[in-house]
Amino acid sequence: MKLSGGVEWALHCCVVLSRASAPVPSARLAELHGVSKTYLAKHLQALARAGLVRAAEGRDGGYALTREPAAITVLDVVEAIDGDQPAFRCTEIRQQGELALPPEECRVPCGIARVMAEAERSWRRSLAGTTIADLGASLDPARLDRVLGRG
Amino acid sequence: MKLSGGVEWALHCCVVLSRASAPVPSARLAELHGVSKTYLAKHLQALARAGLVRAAEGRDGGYALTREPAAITVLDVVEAIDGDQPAFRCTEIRQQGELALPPEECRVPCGIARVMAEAERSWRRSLAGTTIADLGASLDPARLDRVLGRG
DNA sequence: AAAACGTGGATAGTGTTTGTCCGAGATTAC
DNA sequence: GTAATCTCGGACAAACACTATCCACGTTTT
Ligand code: FES
Ligand code: FES
Repeated sequence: MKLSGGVEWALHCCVVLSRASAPVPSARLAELHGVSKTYLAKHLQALARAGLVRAAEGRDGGYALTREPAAITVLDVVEAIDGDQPAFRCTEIRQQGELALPPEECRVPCGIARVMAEAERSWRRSLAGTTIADLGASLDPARLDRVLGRG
Repeated sequence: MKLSGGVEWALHCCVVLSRASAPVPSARLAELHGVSKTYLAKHLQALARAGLVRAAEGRDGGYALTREPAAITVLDVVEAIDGDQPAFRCTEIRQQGELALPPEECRVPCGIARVMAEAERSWRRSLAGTTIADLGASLDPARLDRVLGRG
C-alpha cells in the first residue's frame, strides 16, 4: 500500500496557491519547495485535468485555484494525483480452481471485497474531512508575497 | 494507492486454513484457488514470518493457522503481505526551497502528515474489525474436506 | 533409503513510478 | 507586429517494485 510521492508536492502547492494573491508559474512553485520543475509540472497538469487548478497561459501566467480553498478537500488532491481506482481489486478467486463456487452464488461482492471497500471508504471519508483552507491557516500570506515578490 | 495482489491470495488461503482439519500443502492451496504454486509459496512464507501460520515440514506437512481464526484480523494478513509501512511519508518539504521554515518550527509533524496518518488509522481500524472467522463463516467445512480429501 | 514438503536465494519479465526534454500554442509587453 | 514568457502535451529513459519461476537444500514421515 503506497501513495504516489507527487501527492505531497501537490498538497503543498495547493496550500501555497490558496494564499497567493496572483497566479504562480509552475517553475516558481518548484523553486519554493525545492523539487524538480519538470516533474512538478506534470503533477500540476493532473490537478488541472481534475479541475482543481486553472492554468493562465502566456506571459505573467501561472496556476491558481479554481475554487475557494475551503471547498477543496485533501481527498480531491489525492485522487487527482493518485487516481481514484480502489486499492484492492477482487479478482474473483472464489470462482477459480477446485474450490470454485457456482456463478449463481457470486452475484454479490464477496466478503473480502466488502471489508476492503468499507475500509477504503473510511480512509476517503477521513481525507475528505480536511480542506486546503485548514492546511493553509498557518501560512502567513505576507511572508509568501514577500518571497514571491522579489522573484 | 495500490495494494499488493498477493493480499487477496493470502486472505483466501487463511479462510481455507481456518476451516481445514489438517495442514494443507502450499501446492494444494494453489490448486484450490487456481493460482501460481511457486508464487503463492512466497506469500505463505511471508505469512509464516509474520507468525500467522505455521509450516509443518516434511512429508504430510503443510500450513496451518497458529491461532484461533477469530484472533486473526484482516489487517494482520494485509500487513504480513503488504508490509506495515505507512502509505504516505512526509519528506519535510516545508524545510526545503525558498519557502523553507526554520527547524525550530518543525518539531511536530506537519498538518499534511497528520491528516494522512489519521486517515490511515481509520483504514487500519476498519480492517481490524473483521476476522478470518467472520470471512470463513460461509465456507462449508464438509465440502472443503471433500475437495481436499480426494487429492 | 525414499518420498513429500517447506526454505531461501537467484533470476527474469513486466509494469509502474519518477524524472527529463522538446516542440507547439497561448498570452502579454513593447 | 514581434519578442518574451509561460503552459500544454507527448515522447522518452532510468529506477524501482511487483510478479513469477526455478533450484539446491534441510526436514519429516513411511
Ligand atoms: S473472490 Fe477473492 S476477494 Fe472476492
Ligand atoms: S512537510 Fe510535506 S507533508 Fe510534511
